[in-house]
Amino acid sequence: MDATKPYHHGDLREQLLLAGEQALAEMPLEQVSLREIARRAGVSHAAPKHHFASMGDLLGEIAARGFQKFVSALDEAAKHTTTQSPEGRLMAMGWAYLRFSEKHRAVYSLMFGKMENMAMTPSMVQASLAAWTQLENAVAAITGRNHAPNGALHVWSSVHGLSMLKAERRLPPHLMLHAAEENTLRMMIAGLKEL
Amino acid sequence: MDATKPYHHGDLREQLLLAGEQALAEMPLEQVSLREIARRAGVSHAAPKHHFASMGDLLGEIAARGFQKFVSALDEAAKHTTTQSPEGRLMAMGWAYLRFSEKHRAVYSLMFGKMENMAMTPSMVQASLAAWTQLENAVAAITGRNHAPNGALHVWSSVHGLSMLKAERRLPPHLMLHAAEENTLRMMIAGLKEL
DNA sequence: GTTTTTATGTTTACAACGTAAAGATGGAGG
DNA sequence: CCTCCATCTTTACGTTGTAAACATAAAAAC
Repeated sequence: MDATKPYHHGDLREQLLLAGEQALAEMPLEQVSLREIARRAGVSHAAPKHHFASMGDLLGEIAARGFQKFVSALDEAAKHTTTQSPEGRLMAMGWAYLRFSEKHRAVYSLMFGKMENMAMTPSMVQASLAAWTQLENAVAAITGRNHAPNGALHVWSSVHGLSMLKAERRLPPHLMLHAAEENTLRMMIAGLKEL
Repeated sequence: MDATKPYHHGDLREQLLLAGEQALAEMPLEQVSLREIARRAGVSHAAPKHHFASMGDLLGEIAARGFQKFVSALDEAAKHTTTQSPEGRLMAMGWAYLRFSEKHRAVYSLMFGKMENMAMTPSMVQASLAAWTQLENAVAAITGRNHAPNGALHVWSSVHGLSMLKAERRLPPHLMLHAAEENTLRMMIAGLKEL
């Protein structure tokens, strides 16, 4: 029997996280409120207090879970690609990165700090660090070194910047998006040779 | 005599913009409210309604002015650099970009969509397009073509991503920041040769 | 098996927010 | 002088996050 099993509701903590993720999938981040999440979970607006100290804590946990899915998605992409060159793997991860940021727009925004009052929970720190390590390893496989923090930063900056510009619709009109994305990923990998 | 001169206050519209910019310089974006700006301007919280239809309109105008200062800052940097090679000019602009995003953190966040309810005013569209054109020209000077939209996207993605990661403190610990920034800018420019 | 404690909910309350509408004010134009 | 209307203030409403007081039921103690 689970020692962490709650008393009344059954398992409200998990339900709140699911309701929050569902809300983030259905409405823009700015509309997602603590009360809205509680409403979706079918509890009073003050109920979450017993499971999350603040709204930032709840969102922080959702962001942490987002990072875990993020790492999984990139892992999957790296495994399932046909080209087995390190560059090909990074390219596949780059595309997976763009897909993830588009598919989970609101959660991605959360993960990268659009909501300032989001708590930097330990699970969040750990999950985001795992993502970083994953990326650094993929880069290190290209450069042939053990560590490649600067290369990883270069890669992350490029793909994150592209994701954000796209998500926030800050791209100029008349841009052939798919081709431009492909080019950006290619140039990003080419730049690694200058490391 | 100025036809747009207001009646009572003297020039409240401009004062509200200044108060807003001041607030954004002194407190995190999330704390800046319409009422806070009105307070700083010394008027009631409903006074802005006669000059800006909504808070998004006010912030949109501040963001537009931010883009203008942004373009000026990059222009200045490009002019005052000693190295007159196109690559050197872009490098100088890259550093100016990073400096601007750090110095005007909150306004920069506004410019790039951290506040969803910010209106996309005509002046905002025009100002951001000017910034894009400026960047594309700097890139075109390197590649030798007339237009370089894909190269400009590559550059913008890289520097914007780096700025955001830094601003949102999503960089891994133990990273030598200045050197890492230098490397990212260098790799970004190197990638342009692959265009 | 009864009582007490504690975890988990609800209700109520408060200060802040953006927005809207109604009332006050004072310069501009007839 | 008088009217009009742009501008500002006051008041009001519904929303938010948070906190405190209260209710309830499961667990723990005896």
